[in-house]
Amino acid sequence: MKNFKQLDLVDEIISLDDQRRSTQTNMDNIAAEANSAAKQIGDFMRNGKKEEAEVLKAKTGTWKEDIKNFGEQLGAIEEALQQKLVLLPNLPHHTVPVGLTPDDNEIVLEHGDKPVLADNAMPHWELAAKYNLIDFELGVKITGAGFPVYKNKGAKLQRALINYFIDEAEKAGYSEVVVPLLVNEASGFGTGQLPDKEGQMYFVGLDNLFLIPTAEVPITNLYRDVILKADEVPVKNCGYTPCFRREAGSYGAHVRGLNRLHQFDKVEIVQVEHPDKSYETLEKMSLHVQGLLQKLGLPYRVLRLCGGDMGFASALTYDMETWSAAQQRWLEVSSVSNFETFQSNRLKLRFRNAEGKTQLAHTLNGSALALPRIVATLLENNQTENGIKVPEVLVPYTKFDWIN
RNA sequence: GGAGAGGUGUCUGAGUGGUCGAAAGAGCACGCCUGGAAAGUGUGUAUACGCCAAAAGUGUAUCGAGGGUUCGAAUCCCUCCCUCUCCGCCA
Repeated sequence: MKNFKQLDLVDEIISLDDQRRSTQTNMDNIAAEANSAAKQIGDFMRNGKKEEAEVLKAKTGTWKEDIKNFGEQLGAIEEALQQKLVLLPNLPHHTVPVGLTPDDNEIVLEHGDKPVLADNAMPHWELAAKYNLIDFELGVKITGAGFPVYKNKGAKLQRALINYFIDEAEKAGYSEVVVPLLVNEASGFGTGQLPDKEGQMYFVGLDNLFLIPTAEVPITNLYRDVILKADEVPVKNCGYTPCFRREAGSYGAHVRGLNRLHQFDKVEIVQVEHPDKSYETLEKMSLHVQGLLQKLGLPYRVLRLCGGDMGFASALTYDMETWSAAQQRWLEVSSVSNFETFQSNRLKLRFRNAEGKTQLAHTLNGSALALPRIVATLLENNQTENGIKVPEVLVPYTKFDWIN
């Protein structure tokens, strides 16, 4: 169960839906009468039967009135219904653990050995300063806290990771897209950020646009109001974007360095899938993310989020965390979710099924991967007396194998 | 930012008050034709919601969005949004 305590809400929704249906039936019946009368009037006029036409015309007044009234009622009911419907979180998958806090998350697996560091090992923010990789103060000057400036090999490492992740995603069959970083309200609604997480996004008031908190928003919204042909499913996209999050109210020791930023880089994978295959696909996406972590040589664990810790829109979420050896804690670096029809219902994203009928598709997405905490653990876990060893898979991208 | 043009189905594109959910063509699907294909030919080809146990069927709505005029609107009027062209500015 998600942390959902409004069971009355469901009853209200059902009752509103009943009202909606009966009101529409009434309105449709009257409209049908009025329409056929209008046709008859047309006939009469053409055949010169003016009196008959006038008689019929006189009767249309009350219909018009009734249609208008029912229409207003229907509009009000639909609006009320929509307002309630939007408050309904997604239904958790049956494998989602019951629970309210992160402590109730299920540890699915743990992979790799936690490195044992020397006594004088440093957390990544000290390493970043020592090797002149990241300048947090400079970011404060030009923007504010949480907007770091990457320099030298730190900057190169960012680009290397982005390109590496994109290449790996393409190898796995995802086709790359470059998308807008500002989205409109409809897009925010489509993927479920609005109205739920309004305060999480930066808002450009002058133009009524939101800075994206994740590439999920623009990429998934590519398929808003789309009916896919049967052979176009699944859709597999990947994309790199910076992500912007206000992170209002989260301050303290756990947000030092790269642990929590207002702007960060991420490669996202997104799929639009047939409902019968979406959970199989979720596992594959999880394996793709795990593969990246393995190739980077990072110890990680996979969590199955409990109902209370899961997002509003998700039916099942896996979080991947890497072990940050200097901080001695797990850092979330990816979140892979199946939204089933929650997003597609809002997006009106459908496909044509075997019977040729339109059906809501399932949407999924995952970080593959989010950079800052990957950088943090890479720096910390790979530190030696001689500098920081770059993972082999990245060397073709960085063109250097040591940071020193 | 200034001036103009325009938004119709998967696409092109006709339609200036009734017989228009919408001509025609293209595309697509299925059939015929063919040794096979092309060509040709025939049929079909929007979405949502409602009624119905369901299918069949049927009702309503939708020609950018919202409102108005009218017995009746793709067509007339108003407001808004968007796109394109030219000029200006500019990576």
